[in-house]
Amino acid sequence: MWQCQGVKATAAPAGAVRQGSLRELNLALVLGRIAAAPRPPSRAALAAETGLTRATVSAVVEDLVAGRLVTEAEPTPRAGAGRPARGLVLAGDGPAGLGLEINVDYLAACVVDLSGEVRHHVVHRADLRPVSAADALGRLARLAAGARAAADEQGLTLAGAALGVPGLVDAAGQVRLAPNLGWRDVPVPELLASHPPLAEAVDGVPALVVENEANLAALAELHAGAGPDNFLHVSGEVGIGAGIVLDGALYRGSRGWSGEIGHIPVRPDGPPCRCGGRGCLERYAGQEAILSAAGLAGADLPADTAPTRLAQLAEAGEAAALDALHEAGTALGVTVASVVNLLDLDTVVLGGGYAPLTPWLRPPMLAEIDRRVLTAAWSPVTVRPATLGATAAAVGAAGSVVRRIIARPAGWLARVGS
Amino acid sequence: MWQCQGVKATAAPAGAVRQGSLRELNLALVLGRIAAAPRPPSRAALAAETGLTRATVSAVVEDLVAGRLVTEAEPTPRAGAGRPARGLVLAGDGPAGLGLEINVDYLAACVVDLSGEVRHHVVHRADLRPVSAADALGRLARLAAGARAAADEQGLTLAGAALGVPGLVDAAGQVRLAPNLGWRDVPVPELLASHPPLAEAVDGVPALVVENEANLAALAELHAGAGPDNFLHVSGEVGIGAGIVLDGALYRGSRGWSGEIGHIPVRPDGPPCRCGGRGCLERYAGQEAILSAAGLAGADLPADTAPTRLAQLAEAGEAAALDALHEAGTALGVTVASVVNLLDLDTVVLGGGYAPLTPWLRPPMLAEIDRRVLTAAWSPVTVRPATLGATAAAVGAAGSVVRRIIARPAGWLARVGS
DNA sequence: GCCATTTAATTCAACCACTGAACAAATAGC
DNA sequence: GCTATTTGTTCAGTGGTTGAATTAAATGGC
Repeated sequence: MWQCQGVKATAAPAGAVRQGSLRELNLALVLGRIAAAPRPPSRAALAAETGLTRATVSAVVEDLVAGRLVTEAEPTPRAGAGRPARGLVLAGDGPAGLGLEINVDYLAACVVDLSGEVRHHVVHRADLRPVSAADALGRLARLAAGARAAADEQGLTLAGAALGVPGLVDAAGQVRLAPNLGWRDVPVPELLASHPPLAEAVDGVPALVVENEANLAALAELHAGAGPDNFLHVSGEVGIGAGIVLDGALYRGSRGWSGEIGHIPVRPDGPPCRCGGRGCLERYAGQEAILSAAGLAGADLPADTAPTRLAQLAEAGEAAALDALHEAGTALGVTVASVVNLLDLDTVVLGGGYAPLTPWLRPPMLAEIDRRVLTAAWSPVTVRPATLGATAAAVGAAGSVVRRIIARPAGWLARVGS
Repeated sequence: MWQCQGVKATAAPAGAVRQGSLRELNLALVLGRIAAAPRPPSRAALAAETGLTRATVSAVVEDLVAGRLVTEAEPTPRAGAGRPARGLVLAGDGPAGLGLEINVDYLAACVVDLSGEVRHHVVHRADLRPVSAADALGRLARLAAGARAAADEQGLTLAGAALGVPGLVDAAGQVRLAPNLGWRDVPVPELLASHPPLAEAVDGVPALVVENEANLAALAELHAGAGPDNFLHVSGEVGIGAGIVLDGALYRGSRGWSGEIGHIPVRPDGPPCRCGGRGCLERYAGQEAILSAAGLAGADLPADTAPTRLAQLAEAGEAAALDALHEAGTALGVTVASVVNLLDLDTVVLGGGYAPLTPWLRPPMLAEIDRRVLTAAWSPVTVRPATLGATAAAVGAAGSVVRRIIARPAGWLARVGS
């Protein structure tokens, strides 16, 4: 059965620490170091780094290799004397994550292996607003089946799946509200139950995790770059969403509904928003708002090409486009300044449709931030574009699956039976 | 030497997990359960609750008793048959925390024992704005010495100290900016070094932790009530600060400068603020703003009595006061709505000077929140007054010391030498 | 008043995982 | 070929948990 649960991987043992936990923790520790190392580390290097003895590291690595999480690289020739080290790398043929995404104008599926490499990636463009939720999910299931076949072909075992949707998801995986898709109370796990590309829930973790796409995009950014531990990832799609990464972990809020930055009031008495509030950020920096300010209101561009079109116009020095972007950047800056004052972040990442517009959005944003952030004098805030492309959420979704394995390898090892 | 470091107690083992870590983790687990239990639990109950065997729990408890962290309560007579359980309680004569606070118009010191009981509390009222930082800290040191004597007298051992200040504190414990005190770059640890009421840093944790007082007040609220895991604690003092508790832990930000809610813009083009921005919350809901709107601008009330005076006027139906509070509540509501949209919180606690004004601030706040928070329809946001009094920060400071011991008892046990 | 019943806590052999030291393996330099 | 050097494994030793048996201390039925 498909169920849902949060993405955040809690590495810390919550309950009793039995003897086996010791090995579980050290498996996670060693595997985490292997994953984080810039080049394949040797057992000896891992021992020195972690403080464990070489004997223990050897035993732990043996388990990891037996469970197909780690493989030995070719002996790297050493500089100087001594037996050559055998480098350890994440297995390219072990478990993999299936990442799915539903958005207003596309579906995406991808497979990411343990090392974070994208091994399969399909995007299916289609306007999903007129399509029923069941129909959309049916198409998604076909994409998922294709991804599963691709994974099989490459010797990968899918260990789980995560799905990103542009809306609010509750603890059961139900989409409570996805305004831009026109969804309300859509029981996604139930609707997908007839096309299950994966086995049942394993070990407390459901086979499918449904999550807000902004959160997953932020996760993708966290995993991709050797970036900072605390940042805000702002995705400009049709709506505006944000993923919040605090202390190196995605912050989801009590119910997973964090990051609804699009409805933060910029001007409390501003124009009414369809959310019921007034002067929300979306009214100033949402895609519709920017396009109509740039005089492209009726152009009826496909949503995915609108940002590139705007960038072209701005590049050409088109005054209306430049003004529109300046306005949007200012509104974003006011909002982001609030967030930075509140959370003491050092970095803001512009993702989704904002990424290609960064050169024009950044200056007005920084101006507002510098003026309004109390601590900006001591440490400047960086505003930079996302490193991943438009379907970052799908990659983040797949990444969340493999990251959970890296954070808690014992679960996987128990599953393969070792 | 007095040094500084963050307050957040990370219970999770970051590095290698050796054999001793096993015991360390179970010490923390068992002690944590004893601390959280509503009534003294027996060893058997702890075993059932934690999943450890009774043998292990007995061994762990023996260590805790030997280290004077836990004592046995009188055997509670059981209902029904069976040997009566021996209840375990946190020791009332073990380690304790020293909490200090410097604010605009008072100094405070308190001692809190392991169970969170306040065993000593002194408040010294004095306007500290005209006083030099060195002088103020000298007076504080005298209060601290008194607190230490009181602790000794009650058989308590001070295990550490924390100091709350109304400003930005850097990683070294230096106060970078405390606008309402008129402090800038004050090296607090250095200035207090000549009056050390405590031994040196133990075990990586400095003898004195300097922290923003809004953060400490939020911690006090977290420890006091069986409250929610995610909340915002807004302190209305001369400035407006906020402490953010996420997933049951204080969130401090990359540099400990989170919660600067007072300078979140309410109206981006509003009146200029001394921070350099415009239309900051402090201009609408800060103490000065409320007082002048209520027609009490020149009244020159002592800062601590201003809220009670306002409450009296509001109680009496004074129109100017009611209007002023309505305005302030609306501005607070707009800001808090932003925060809730961003962080998905379920509770907002009004502390400091706001606490007695809650009856008048809450209705306009809730009106704005309901209108602007996207998810308010599914789960209402609670706004309630803080349970602690005006000097919550001092209690929170002391509490942070004992909480760290509860989170990592092994450190204390090593210190007392078992 | 005595004994069966019930629950609490301790004792003890077994076991698991880590430690530390000794040892085997594999290379560079002389 | 020999030594120095570093990697990785083997193995006895140890700390800490487990699980079962045992002791402890109460209640309730007869």
